Amino acid sequence: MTINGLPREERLKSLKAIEALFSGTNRSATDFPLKVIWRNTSEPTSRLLVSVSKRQHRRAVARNRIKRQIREAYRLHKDSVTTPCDIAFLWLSKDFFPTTVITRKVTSLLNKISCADS
RNA sequence: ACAGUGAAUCGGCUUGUCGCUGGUCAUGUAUCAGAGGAAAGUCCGGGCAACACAGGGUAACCCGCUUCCUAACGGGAAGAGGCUCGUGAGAGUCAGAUAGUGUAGAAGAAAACAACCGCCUCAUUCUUGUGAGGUAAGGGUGAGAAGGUGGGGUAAGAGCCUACCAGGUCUGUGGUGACACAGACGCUGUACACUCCGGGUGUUGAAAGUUCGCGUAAACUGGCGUCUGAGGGCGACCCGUUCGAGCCAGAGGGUAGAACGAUUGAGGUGUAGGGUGACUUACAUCCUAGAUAAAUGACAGGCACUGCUCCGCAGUACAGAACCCGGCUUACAGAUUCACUGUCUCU
RNA sequence: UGGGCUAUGGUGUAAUGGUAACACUGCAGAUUCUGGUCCUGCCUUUCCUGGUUCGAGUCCGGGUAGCCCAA
Repeated sequence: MTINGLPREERLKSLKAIEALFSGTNRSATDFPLKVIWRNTSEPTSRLLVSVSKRQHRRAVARNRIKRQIREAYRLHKDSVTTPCDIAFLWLSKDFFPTTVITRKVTSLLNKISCADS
């Protein structure tokens, strides 16, 4: 298995897990235009969820573009989070950002998570 | 050359690094494949699936020029007629019915059994008038005024007669037909709705449905009923018929995993035939996404094209499969091809 | 993904195809010594865009925005 992969097991799909994550009691952090919510789990790996609202981007092409940028940034820098977590990234802007900016925001948020864990 | 009209096609290519989904096998940093012309809107039609399906009647809804195409369609092709727009190539749009019934605000005398003003005749009279009748040519209202215009005719007028024009009916000819042409008949307001005629429609919608797995509450409360028949089926209603011991509501509990459905199909491409065409027949050949909190990407370079302030910089549309097809509609940078039109110039 | 619905002054609602109505709010005027009440007036491209019709908020296409249902 490759180091920087993002296989199916590392994506958050269970309805129960998502409800637990968005129950309001978990920790969150914001670095505009990104908001992150996470909780520690007993799963073997971390799991990722990316959400871009239809209110902000009506076209599916635009939503896919942003989600792919975030997913790519997470894939390349996910080893900065050591303990397994369920992580949800929410997009808050109605505009587009370059991939370098998004990568910087994602890494800083991932560092925040690992600091809070330790 | 410029400006347009119609039809059709394409709608970037490529290298590297790191990834994602599926297939295959020799099971590994293996190899192959991986968004569209609209995948969109969900406006129609069908396949497919589940449920329903003795019969009769009544409603409701949809379609409506003709002939054809098609699995089917509200779609398409080729045609026919009217109206509107355009110098033109062309574009848009409308509609079954001489049956019958109803409605048509305001304005106007009158909106379909029409006489206000006017015109004409007769009677009467104080000859500025009054009464009786005729008259749809003129006035004004209106979207629409009793087919239109000219001539004859008449007391004045009128399809009353006639010529031309628009429409209708009948007859004949041509056409599969819508219709066209010719002749005869003076037959003639418009729009909408109901109605009538012809054709069609069971309901739901892949979160359909099938199988396996995990788990719970076959428990609790209230109401109705068990041949004195609750409730249900014949998906609108009625008749009729049939099943029938459970049904309805409340609060609460459990699961939310996997496989099939699911991509070989009214399939694509080519050649040859049929047809004006939509389309179709035969043969050959190809297999071309199949996900499910949902892949098809991110980054860096090269080429191509376009623009500009031109050794450079910027840009490259609309848009992302969700069971599958056939259409329609809407969005779309730019490029190409064919046919045709108008204007100008030259030969 | 599949079904269904709505859009009218600032807000909430009306309106057979025939002059867009009502209530509240806001503004202006009038009344009052002043304020309130009361009275009068004003504020609308009927979501956009084509069509049918003499005439469309209403009927019919297309688009936009918003909402609801199905686990």
